[in-house]
Amino acid sequence: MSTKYEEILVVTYRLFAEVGIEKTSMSRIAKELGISKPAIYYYFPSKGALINTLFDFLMKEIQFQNFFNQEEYTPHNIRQKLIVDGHAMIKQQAADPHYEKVMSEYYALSAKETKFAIELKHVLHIYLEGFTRLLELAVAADLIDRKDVHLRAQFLTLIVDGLDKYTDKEYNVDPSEIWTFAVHSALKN
Amino acid sequence: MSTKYEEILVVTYRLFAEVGIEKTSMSRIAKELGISKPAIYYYFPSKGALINTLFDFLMKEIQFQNFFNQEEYTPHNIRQKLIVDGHAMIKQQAADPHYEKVMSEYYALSAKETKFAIELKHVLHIYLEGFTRLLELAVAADLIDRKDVHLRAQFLTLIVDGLDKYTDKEYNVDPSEIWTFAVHSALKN
DNA sequence: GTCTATAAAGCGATAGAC
DNA sequence: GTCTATCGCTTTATAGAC
Repeated sequence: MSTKYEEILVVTYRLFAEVGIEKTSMSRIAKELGISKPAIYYYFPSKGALINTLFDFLMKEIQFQNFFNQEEYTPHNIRQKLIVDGHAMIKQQAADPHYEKVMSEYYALSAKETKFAIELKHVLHIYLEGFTRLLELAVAADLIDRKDVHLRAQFLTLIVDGLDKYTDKEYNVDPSEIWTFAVHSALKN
Repeated sequence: MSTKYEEILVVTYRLFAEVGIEKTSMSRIAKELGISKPAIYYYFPSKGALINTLFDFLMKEIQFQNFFNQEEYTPHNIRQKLIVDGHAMIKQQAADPHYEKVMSEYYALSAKETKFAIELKHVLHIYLEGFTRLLELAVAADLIDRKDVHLRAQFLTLIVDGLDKYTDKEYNVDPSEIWTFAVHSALKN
């Protein structure tokens, strides 16, 4: 059973994907829920609060640590674990039909609202650091050179960042295959 | 000397990047140009027309053929030419300070306006076909297997698509280096 | 071609009753 | 907690004068 607070967030999330953040009006959210506009204001002080709450939720969802747990990585298993964890990430994001569009909305919003830009950049930076640390295990295993770590961490970050765009489309290539190829490329000397 | 028609488009393009498409009002455009709102309606029948005109312009700008000219490619020069053409593309897109943000705006808009979604997908599809044809030259040169062409064309398309995100930020890695690495990866057996 | 003035609609948000 | 009613503002777009 879900609370009204949660119901509002769920409907708003869907509308942000379908209609866009700016064009999603409080009236529209109320209408879809079968309640009145002031009822939403009882739970959220403003539309901005609704936008911020969903953004914070999303940022937690996409954190590096949710998909790649550094503690489980060893110089021995790094290749296979990178591949498997990436596949799990792709699968999870594909399971949410609104994910890509809502992210795209927030990305556009970040052009005008510094707060979002800073946070999105931060999340990307953590991916960069995370992949850097994982790739250093590959250095220890003599798979790659230390000097190549930085560039290849950037490379993997870019791929991860771009993969969701290819997730819900019928490009007759599984994004998982691209990820697998990218991991092999990143670990090739 | 530029016409008023062009002046309107230039200012609107900048505002789309700085303020966002939806939050850019006709009044704001008029104000920045030092003219009145109805004056804009003399040149463009609606705000939608303004949005469409700039979109069409942008789609022509980012076409595959503008950056990768298939006729100049041979099995011999493919590696070097892919790298050089990619660098030129990165340089050109970085030269336009509004490019990334406006593209991001249209990408968000494509979530609700099918017209844009279809066109963006089409442009991506042409990249896919283009890289496929170029990589077939690499097959002829025995650089890679035919069976790998499709996946690697997808791979290069994803990279190209994602690179502009890294263009205007201080990630202390040149996106050109990522592209170079990607090309070498795509041409490795 | 460009203006002032304004119509018509929708927005976020609030007051106050229940 | 949820409602009806409404305020104040901004939006796209147009009418009509110059």
